[in-house]
Amino acid sequence: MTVSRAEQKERTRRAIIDAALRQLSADKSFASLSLREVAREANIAPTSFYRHFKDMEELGLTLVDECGLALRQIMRKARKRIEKGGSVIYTSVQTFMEFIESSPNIFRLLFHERSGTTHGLRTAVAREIQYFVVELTDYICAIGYDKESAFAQAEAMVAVVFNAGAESLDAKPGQRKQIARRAVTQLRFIASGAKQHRMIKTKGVRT
Amino acid sequence: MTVSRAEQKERTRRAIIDAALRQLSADKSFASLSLREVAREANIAPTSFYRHFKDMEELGLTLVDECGLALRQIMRKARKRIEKGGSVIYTSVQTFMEFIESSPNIFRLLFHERSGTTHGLRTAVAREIQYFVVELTDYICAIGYDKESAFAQAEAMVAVVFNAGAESLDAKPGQRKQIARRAVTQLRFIASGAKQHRMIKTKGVRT
DNA sequence: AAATTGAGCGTACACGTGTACGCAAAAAAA
DNA sequence: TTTTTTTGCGTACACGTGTACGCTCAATTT
Repeated sequence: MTVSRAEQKERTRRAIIDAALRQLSADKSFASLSLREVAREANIAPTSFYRHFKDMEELGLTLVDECGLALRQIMRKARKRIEKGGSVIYTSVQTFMEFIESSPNIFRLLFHERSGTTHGLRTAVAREIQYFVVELTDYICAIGYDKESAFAQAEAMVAVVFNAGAESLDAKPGQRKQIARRAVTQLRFIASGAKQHRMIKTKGVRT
Repeated sequence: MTVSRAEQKERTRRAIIDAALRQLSADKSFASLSLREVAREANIAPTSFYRHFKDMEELGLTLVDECGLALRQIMRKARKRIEKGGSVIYTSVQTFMEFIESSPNIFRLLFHERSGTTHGLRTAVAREIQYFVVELTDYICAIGYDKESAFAQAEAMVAVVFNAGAESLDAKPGQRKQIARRAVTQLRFIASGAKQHRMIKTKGVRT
């Protein structure tokens, strides 16, 4: 029953990360998390924390990375669902909302630290969201939009979806369906608005 | 040089509020503000704080009220500008962006506490934003949309504008114009998308 | 087998926090 | 004038915080 050093170290590191994630909630943001609290939850001495992270910010960056990864995986899942047939917009919103319902704290972390108090975290979150936007931009470009309006479209869509997600967090479960439906409507607005603008630009009506 | 009690009390109250607002910045959210810090800045003893507010949350609610008020005043200003001629969308975005540039901390407070850690503040902010959305909804209804799609439209627009505002906060001054322009584009997408949906519903093409 | 490395712990410290309590002094009420 | 009310202050306390420092002890290297 001997474990290698590297393995043990990785375990503890994970314990810290998981402890932090476990403590996040509607009433406890990452910013209001203390090193000692995290260490306690992870069953290590406060000072042992330093063996793994320089300070809380470094842990925060790690968390944002993980959460961003989770988000990207979700979108991959959405894409697979779409390939199997189904409205792009509806399926995407649906998948996203499921994600938020199943792990609200991950979304909370990203959403809250986006306007957070430490510059490092803020830009890290911004980067994660940019991945999102860029991916969507590429997709829209592939459908035949110029880059600029594709980006505008993608950004607006992400803003709307995130907004719906945030609403969903504090909403009673009964309202969630309605929020999702509204988000779909809003995305359709954006999509057909953009389409119309493209039509105007190319000075022809095309399907 | 005698001041009435009520007057003096009001002065101190304002001193506290202003002190709190003064301390808000990119690196200091309301949540990371301590009672003692605020009291220090307001030149009163920590314990005197309690003569005016039950606790920090009550101060927070007051701040949110004030900031919401400021926001609504801005929109009134925008409406006046519009009456004097000018694109609704462009003028609104422009006014909003000016507001953010001139008092970023007020916007930051609303934006950050929207996803904040205390339920009271969160709902207070949500209410302020709802005012915004509802006003816009009414306006859109008056142009001839049904309530539901008007609301969806308004909400999406506010989401997009707030998103642009948030971007603007961390952007270099040179990028701000571009962000504003993009926001205008995005709002136009939403507007013409919604219009098109209405046209489909009424089964006729109308201007 | 001996030496080195490194994760983890316990102690200790200085510091900032919220707030309970009682007192001063001046305005307001009697 | 006397009494009451109320703003504000100072002291005091218990508590949670980040982190410096030195130790142990087992995995790893020599």
